[in-house]
Amino acid sequence: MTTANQIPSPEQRRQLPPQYLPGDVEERRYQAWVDAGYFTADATSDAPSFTIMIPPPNVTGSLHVGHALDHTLIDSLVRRRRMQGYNALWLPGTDHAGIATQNVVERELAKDGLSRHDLGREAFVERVWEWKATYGGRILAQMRRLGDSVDWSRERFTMDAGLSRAVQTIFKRLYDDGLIYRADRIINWCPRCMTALSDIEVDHSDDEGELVSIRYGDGDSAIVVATTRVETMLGDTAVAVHPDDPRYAHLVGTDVELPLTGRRIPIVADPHVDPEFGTGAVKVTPAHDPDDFEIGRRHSLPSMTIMDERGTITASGPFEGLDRFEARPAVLAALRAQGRVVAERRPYVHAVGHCDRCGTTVEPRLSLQWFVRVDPLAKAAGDAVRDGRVRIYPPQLAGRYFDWVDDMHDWCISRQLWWGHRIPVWYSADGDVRCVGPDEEPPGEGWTQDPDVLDTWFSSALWPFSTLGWPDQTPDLSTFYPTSVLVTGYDILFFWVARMMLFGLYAMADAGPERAVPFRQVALHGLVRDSHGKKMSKSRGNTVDPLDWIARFGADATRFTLARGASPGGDVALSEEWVAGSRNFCNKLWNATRFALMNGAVAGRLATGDAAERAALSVPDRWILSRLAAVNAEADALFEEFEFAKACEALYHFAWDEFCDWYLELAKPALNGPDQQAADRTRQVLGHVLDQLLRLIHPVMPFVTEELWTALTGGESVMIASWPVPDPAAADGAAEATVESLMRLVTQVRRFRADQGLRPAQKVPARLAEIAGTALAPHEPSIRALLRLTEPGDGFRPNASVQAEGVTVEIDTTAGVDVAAERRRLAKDLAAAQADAAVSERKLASPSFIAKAPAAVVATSRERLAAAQAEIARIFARLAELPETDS
RNA sequence: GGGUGCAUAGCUCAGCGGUAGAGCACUCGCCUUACAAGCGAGGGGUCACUGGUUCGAACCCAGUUGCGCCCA
Repeated sequence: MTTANQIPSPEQRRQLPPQYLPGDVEERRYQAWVDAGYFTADATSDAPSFTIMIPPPNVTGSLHVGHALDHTLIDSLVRRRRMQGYNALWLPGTDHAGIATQNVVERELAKDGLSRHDLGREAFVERVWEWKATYGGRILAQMRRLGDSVDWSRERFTMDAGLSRAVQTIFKRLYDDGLIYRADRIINWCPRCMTALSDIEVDHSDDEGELVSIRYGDGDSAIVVATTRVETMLGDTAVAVHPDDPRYAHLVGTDVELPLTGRRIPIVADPHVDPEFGTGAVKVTPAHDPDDFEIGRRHSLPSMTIMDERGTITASGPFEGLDRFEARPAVLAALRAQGRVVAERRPYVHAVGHCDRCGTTVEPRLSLQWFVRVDPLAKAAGDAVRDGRVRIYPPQLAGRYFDWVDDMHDWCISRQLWWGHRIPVWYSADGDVRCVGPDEEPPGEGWTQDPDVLDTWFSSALWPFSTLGWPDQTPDLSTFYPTSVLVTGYDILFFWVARMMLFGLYAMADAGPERAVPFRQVALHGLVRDSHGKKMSKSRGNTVDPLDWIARFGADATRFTLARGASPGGDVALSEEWVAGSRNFCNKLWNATRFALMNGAVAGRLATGDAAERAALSVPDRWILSRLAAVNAEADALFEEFEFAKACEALYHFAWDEFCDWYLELAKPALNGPDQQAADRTRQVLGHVLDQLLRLIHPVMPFVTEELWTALTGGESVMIASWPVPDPAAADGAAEATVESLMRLVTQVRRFRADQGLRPAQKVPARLAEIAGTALAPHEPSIRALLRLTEPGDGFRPNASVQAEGVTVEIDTTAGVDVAAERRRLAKDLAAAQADAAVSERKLASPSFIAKAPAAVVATSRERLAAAQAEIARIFARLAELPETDS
């Protein structure tokens, strides 16, 4: 059995099969990298560190295509930095995902007819840990298949002892600083999950409902209110109107009977009432609406809770025990029976909040919860981006960040769950409250701990430093914090990115403003979509399973497809056809390397710094080295800006269109030519360029490049090879111009051949007239090889010719010439040249263009006109030479 | 309702003041000794609409229409 690090013999290296089969290499290579310790960062290293924290996936999760995108981008960044010599750390781990995980385990219990209450809190939590031990590693195993170069020795989980200690530490600090408080507030309540939610865990959608106008009171004192939630009238404690509204001025200060209840409620004047909405009078239900709660506070109104935590009506009377959605029509019917319904609009579209975990309609609910006072923290989080200590890519998304951070509401952090970090606050029987720090003993007899747990995002917000050992001053913390880049989707900018900023700046403040930030750069990517730009969803049936693609096309092809579509902040469209294209690209690299090995390419032998040796190289060799340097620099700049799509495009184009399509073809005559020294030099260039190219592609496509690079170079691993540095001395404009000219000539003759129906393999005698004076003269053998043109023999009788690049290629097609095809070809060229000339003529005919346009632009137009006119004259001459056609 | 972004080839996108580009798809011809997961050639776009600025607009400005996203 071969291991990845065993250096293959030259014989083995020459025996690559003709197709790349990813299944044969991926598992083996990954394990070899892990065994070699390449992924493990070193806290004692002197090298500059480069740190990325994984956005911790839910421990219940499996690798979906969104993870695959995120991980591909991160892994590309980390692998490149590692090759550049950084002490690179990509730290993996998972998130305990309070509600999601509790739901999963509760569903499992439900199969046995049990609820978590049957087990009790302690046993239930134990059960969740068991579940985690059995299934929680699934997504981590899947990350291996994608090739994630994460440091497994540093894997973390938000419920680990160390991370839990970090949670307790920061809670205590915030509490002692007065930044955490407990209060009765209207919060978003999910009656299915039976817990409070923060504002951003609520998704708003425009739903169809009803708007009902109800008359409260009778006669002169009657007042009509409109509502979409009829059932909440049972909890009304006032009616509010605008203070300047003349329609109701006489009623302010009076009271009115609330239908169905017999209670009398006051009519109050409040400036927040919109006189334009409905009748201008609104019912006030302080316990069930956030705006009403504020009105209630301003007017010292009582709050009447009329529903329990399941959304069941508790107000005494005929509706008691009804679900809120059953109560709505029941209350409406009762009002209608009393003749109190003045108007009904149905459907009435209005914004309704839904739990982002389960979709249940959220119920605003008055309850006692814990909050983070965000004002001072949010100010600091905004400033860190404003003053450039943290940079957001793309910069446009910083605006969205500011909008949120600068107008952030206090964060409700308590959750009525059992799975999570329990709030470290204890209450005594006589009402004393004590917050317990991480190294303190909980108070004993007579004290009870708060039953709630913290929002999962509370612990996720600590992830950049809790994973490194904080609150202890560990070597990891001093080496790897602040982290370098955070890569994640723009959809969790508020959930996670902003909260890491809040807590990072607060917890790490002692490090000073520069070093307190949780990350220096935030690279945001978009969502994955299908080939028509539609969101992927199970109901649409257009989802992609990355593991399926990895199995069928390979991890590299999957990764390349994702990276190739990723621009900063942009969504990524995917289709099976595109991943097949990426798979083909892997195969292209594979076969280019096979060719190189079969032709004795040698890597690492080219003396790139030696001017004399460089001068001895052929023009194609100098051209490809010049292009390599340019593409290397381009890819570097693009990677630095997180322009993955453009970096991939540049490398793909270089590898396929320049290296494979042209350089390899131009190298063939040299490799097989009589000049052994020239052939050896080309073998060195071929090996060198391929060596560098495989390094450049490795971050995005780690497996195939590893397989090929080790075969080509005999080196240990491309993972630990140095990242290529563009060679400025390689730039060679003359070589580039000559090869470009050669390409144009060859393309023109190929076009002629195609038009004439000459098969690609058919050798044709030809003479390259007038080549002597051109830069292409030394390359006649290459041109002949590329075009399969043989030397003119004794019976050479040219019957056609192609003119391009100052060369006339006279061809003996022997079989005769399809004159009509030739006329069509020339006519097309003529039309193009005439159109070109017309544009330039029109411009140059305008006196204002001559007067006002920059001289260089005018000169360019003149040159183009002259060139077009020469081309037109040439084509007319050629047409005149052609024999007449019958048709 | 408040923001904000986008409309370019059949599809997904790049280009962002000086004569329209890529990948995939499509058409034609080829098993040319690295690769048919390939090679060669080719077709295809009044750059959403209407005005304006400019010598010149896909690109800048205003408006219109149609999509999308975020927030409430």
